[in-house]
Amino acid sequence: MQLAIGNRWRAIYSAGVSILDELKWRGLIADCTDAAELEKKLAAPITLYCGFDPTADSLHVGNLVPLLALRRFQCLGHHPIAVAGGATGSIGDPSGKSAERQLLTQEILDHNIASVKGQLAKLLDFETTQNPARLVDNASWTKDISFLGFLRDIGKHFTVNQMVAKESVRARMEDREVGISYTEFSYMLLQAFDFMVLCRDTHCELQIGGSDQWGNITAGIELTRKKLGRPVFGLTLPLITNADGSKFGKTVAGAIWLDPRRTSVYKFYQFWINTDDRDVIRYLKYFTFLSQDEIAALERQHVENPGARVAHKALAKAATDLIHGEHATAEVIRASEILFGGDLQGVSENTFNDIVGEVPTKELERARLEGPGLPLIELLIHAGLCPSKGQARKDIEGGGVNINNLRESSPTRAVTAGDLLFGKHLLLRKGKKNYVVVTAK
RNA sequence: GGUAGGUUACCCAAGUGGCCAACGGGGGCAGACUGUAAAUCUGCUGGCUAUGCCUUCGAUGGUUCGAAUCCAUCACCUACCA
Repeated sequence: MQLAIGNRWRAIYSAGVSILDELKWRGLIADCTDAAELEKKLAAPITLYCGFDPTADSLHVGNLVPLLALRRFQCLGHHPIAVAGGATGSIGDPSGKSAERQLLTQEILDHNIASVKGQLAKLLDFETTQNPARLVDNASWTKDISFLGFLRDIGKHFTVNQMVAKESVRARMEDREVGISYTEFSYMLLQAFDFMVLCRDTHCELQIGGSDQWGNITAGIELTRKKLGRPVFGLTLPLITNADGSKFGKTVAGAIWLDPRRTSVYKFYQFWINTDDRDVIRYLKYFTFLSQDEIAALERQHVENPGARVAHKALAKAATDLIHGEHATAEVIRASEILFGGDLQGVSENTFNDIVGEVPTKELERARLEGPGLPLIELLIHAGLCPSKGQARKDIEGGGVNINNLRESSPTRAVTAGDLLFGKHLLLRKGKKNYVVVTAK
């Protein structure tokens, strides 16, 4: 498998760079246990892990920070283990969740684990001979443990007092409206058990995760110390926040997924392009493997001329390259340039074909355009741009609808074959950036 | 188990017999300005065969010419008591 990150990065950082320094300048260290001791440990390659619970059949951009952090460790010679949470995912982590969640059925869980494993496998290097990544499922070591055995061997090492004191549990106990089930309450024990098992069986000495994982990680550190008498470490990555206070990686339509079937490559690229100016430099540090110098150069250009959005383009390209590969990225960049590059009037058929299939594209039976044509209102619904006729009418009257990039403000407008570009396509736009190509067939 | 209070649109929240498709705020969508940015300003924010019609104020029944509003039952939530 070809890794999008490439060897260039590896070459830049190959010699003598400390992973902690690397994470530090990127702003990727939220908290860490015994930093001085960890620094010493990291002088030689160590094994570390990060867990990913299969709550859906795809990871999303929010999972990218810890995942890329694993990769950063690997690039500097350390041995990463990605843990797919077959066991923990069946329980549900209460961390950062304000309410109890529905348990996933075994079928959904199995499906999710398989999908997520595939995505994890794409972002780490399993081929290198020096420090290949490993992918394991924590169900493999929990499935044969008996309930009594777990209570005796693991449960005995925790007091309910300290468990209750963890932020994730306390928040839920203080909120009398929601509460926390015994199931979710127990989650931290399972994750602690993971760390202990990984330390015992693979000499894993460090667990990384989002800052909401702090409590779970420290639980694992304590368990490992008590059971194995070995000091292990924890490091958390910051929670990514948007400058406007909204949640990173979420839109009204939902999360931005890594799976192109859930979030198209075009939408994925657009998500990054639309990053708030105030966030873009930070995100370059978080989500790309560009060097400190490269990012500093981008920052200079950004400050000098923010309108050019050089930093946004670099961020979007780097992130999309990483997840979807350079070929798909080049295509969506091309489509974006055509759509947002200014005048669309003179585009050739060849050029136009570059955006077909990249932006959301819908088919339409040619027959519906015959005679009086198809009411624009219905076409907007067909294209998925408007949820109802009433909304479509309002959008048209409000001046938000364009056909072939010309504003159409008559709600009674009908679309006929004469409107087709190159006899085939219609380019619909709602608002500034919601494009749909409708293709007659 | 007892008593009191609550359940309104995506969220918060007003409304306590007709002036209610339901104040206000948030969020969202659209427009202007811009740079596919932020901030600001403006409009919209249940559906439709559309100067009207239909569905909606926890659920089901009832009172009434007329119910989000009154009554009854049920469900759920909260507080105090046990």
